Amino acid sequence: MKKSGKVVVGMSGGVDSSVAAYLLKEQGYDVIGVTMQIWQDEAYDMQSHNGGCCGLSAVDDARRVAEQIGIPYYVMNFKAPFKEKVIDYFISEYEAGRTPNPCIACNRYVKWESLLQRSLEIGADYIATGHYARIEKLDNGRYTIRKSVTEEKDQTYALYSLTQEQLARTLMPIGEYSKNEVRAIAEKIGLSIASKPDSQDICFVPDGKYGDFIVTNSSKAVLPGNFVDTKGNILGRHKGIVNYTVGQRKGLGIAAGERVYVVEIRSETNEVVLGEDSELWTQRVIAKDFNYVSLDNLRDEISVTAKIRYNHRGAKAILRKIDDTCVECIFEEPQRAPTPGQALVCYRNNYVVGGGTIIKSS
RNA sequence: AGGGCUAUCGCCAAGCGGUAAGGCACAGCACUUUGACUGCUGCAUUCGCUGGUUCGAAUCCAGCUAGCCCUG
Repeated sequence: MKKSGKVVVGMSGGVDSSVAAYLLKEQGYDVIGVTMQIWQDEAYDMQSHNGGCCGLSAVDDARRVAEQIGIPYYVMNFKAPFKEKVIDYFISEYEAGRTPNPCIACNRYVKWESLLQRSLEIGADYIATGHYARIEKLDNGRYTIRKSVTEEKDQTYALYSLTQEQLARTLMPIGEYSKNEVRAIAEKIGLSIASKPDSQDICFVPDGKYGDFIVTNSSKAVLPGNFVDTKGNILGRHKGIVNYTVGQRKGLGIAAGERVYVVEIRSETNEVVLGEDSELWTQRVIAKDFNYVSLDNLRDEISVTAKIRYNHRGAKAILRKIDDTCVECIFEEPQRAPTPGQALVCYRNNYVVGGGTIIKSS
């Protein structure tokens, strides 16, 4: 079955988006490869990240793949929206004591607003990415996101915020394949990047040192403060709340005799509350800015499988609407460390019902 | 000034004459788009210092040093 239409494929230079571009071309689409420039030193970051000896940048890799596949290729500059919607958001969230997921913000504002808009302007019908997810139109007329055939690589969690209009114009061909199959395709067609390692960490903080990144990129000072216990006793000094997330144990430097974890981050008082693991488990999670995907609204409560972080397996829960933008999710079993700033994403039968940003748990 | 007590890894802490437990912290690795969790590995040739007793001491003795408590 030959497909038609003009598709802009976001190409990172990695295996997944490269194979996505290839598959779409094979399916008959008129494919254009685009790499989004989002972070100033990206070329250097990628170099050092991959061991350095070859000096390959994302753009070089993507351009070479586009040549091999035989599609036109462009680089588009999205540094401004990326800075505003992803980096500034990332920093301000940490400064507010929350733990943001920048990939979700990047998808929503950069990939599916800026890139889609720019693509439509140049005459494209769709944009496509190398995400492990599938987009389907349901009988109720709504587009929804379905988990990838490979649960391990599934990336639907980071895509819950897409609108119906955006989903209608999006293709994700990789969602039908496993990672091994994708690599096999890359090898079969002789892509030079076939064995490139999977990306890890957040793209603009490749060394994983979030605190250092915020210190050097924020206009505000990162102030040390007190570690306290739930009773208010001072346990020690912390290096600034941006260095911590709920549930964290490593890097606290507090020898309490037993393992202690971050239980709460209080930005108003610049305190980090420490406690035991048992204090982290809660059943009720409240999320705001809930984006409905497979349903247009929530009238009665429904049972779902919900994830509270990217690597969460998902757990059975009841989802209920609180007001126009907020929902509450009651899990059957307590979940460990639901964290403000992270996303709550709800599924039914592997379809995304919707998702929002966690604001509290109890 | 006199009396008593204590000094073991960064913190806590076993040990009581037979050749340094453990927990926490920390580091590395695995896993990982929470710097999350978790798992694995590593982490005092040495027990405040100096001598002595003994085949052998962190463990007994003496002196010194430091800290804590009590009395004046």
